[in-house]
Amino acid sequence: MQRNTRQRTAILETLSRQDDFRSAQQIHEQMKADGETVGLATVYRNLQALSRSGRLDVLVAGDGESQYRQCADTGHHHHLVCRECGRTVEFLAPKLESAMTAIAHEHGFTDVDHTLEVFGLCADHTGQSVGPDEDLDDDPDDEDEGRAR
Amino acid sequence: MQRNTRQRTAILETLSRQDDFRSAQQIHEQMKADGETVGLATVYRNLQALSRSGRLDVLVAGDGESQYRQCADTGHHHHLVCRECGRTVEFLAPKLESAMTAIAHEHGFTDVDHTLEVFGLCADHTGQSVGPDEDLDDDPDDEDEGRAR
DNA sequence: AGCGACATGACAATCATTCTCACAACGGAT
DNA sequence: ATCCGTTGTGAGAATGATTGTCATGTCGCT
Repeated sequence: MQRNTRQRTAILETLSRQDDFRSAQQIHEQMKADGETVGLATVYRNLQALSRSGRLDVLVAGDGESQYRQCADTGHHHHLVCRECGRTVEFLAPKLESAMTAIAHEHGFTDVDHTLEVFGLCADHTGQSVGPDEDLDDDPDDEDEGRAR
Repeated sequence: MQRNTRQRTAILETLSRQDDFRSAQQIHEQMKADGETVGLATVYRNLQALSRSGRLDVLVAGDGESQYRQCADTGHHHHLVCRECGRTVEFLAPKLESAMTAIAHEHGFTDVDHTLEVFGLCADHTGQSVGPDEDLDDDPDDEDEGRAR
């Protein structure tokens, strides 16, 4: 059974004050800066346990570093993350879900699961981007359930 | 400036004989087993260079290990990977692409990019056999349970 | 053949994450 | 409130993939 320890409480508290995806190391540093005395291994252990129980979302960054975030939606959802500031927006896309599942079934795959994360530059960081600003917006088959934080 | 070296040739040759995603370490071992003498660092450097130039696809496994594969489609596409045997099917989903881009734009995000990979059990590992190759079965039931990780 | 830039290899260095294990603290029972 | 078995913690070592270093090799060109 899961016990309630000072450390676990502190970790959850720290996470609840975070809005972006943060690595275990960053969370640990943040806590240390806040005066909390928690071992790094403990942070790792708890983040893992929390994500396993679905209370936390994990994102594997390109360099292999895992990042954690406490999401508003505890169910299945995806993220739109700003490459610059890490600002995150959760969204649901039921049509995408079923479309992917359908494709998988067409190929004989079962017990389907998937990873889908979208990266981009949020409004605050759409400065002078590179190149002639690609705009690949075509078929706005709008029906998203975007839910801003 | 890209020179043709024995090592690079051997790496490409090894990759062309591979159909599944393999880690740099696995590829290195495979080559050693085949009698090739190539340094591990060289394998890493070349795999990176090749993926950067788009000749190779990279998949970041859940544990952070990068896996490489030479894909038939050199353009943008996604993968359907068997969790058991690694069997991989490439697929395109233009509708998903535009839908995701649309969602991102609705939230003010630009320069959008995304990662989308589907995992499941291929016909050979689901316990029951499915049609030969094509099987347009549409079972609306989906027991997918988000397995955060 | 000669040359200079790029590539390679062996190994050290990084870095995130996990393991180890002695010790501390939770919490249900007493 | 106290006991006590179980679970959690902390410090540091260990692991393992990936990257950096740098002396040496060799490719492509003249």
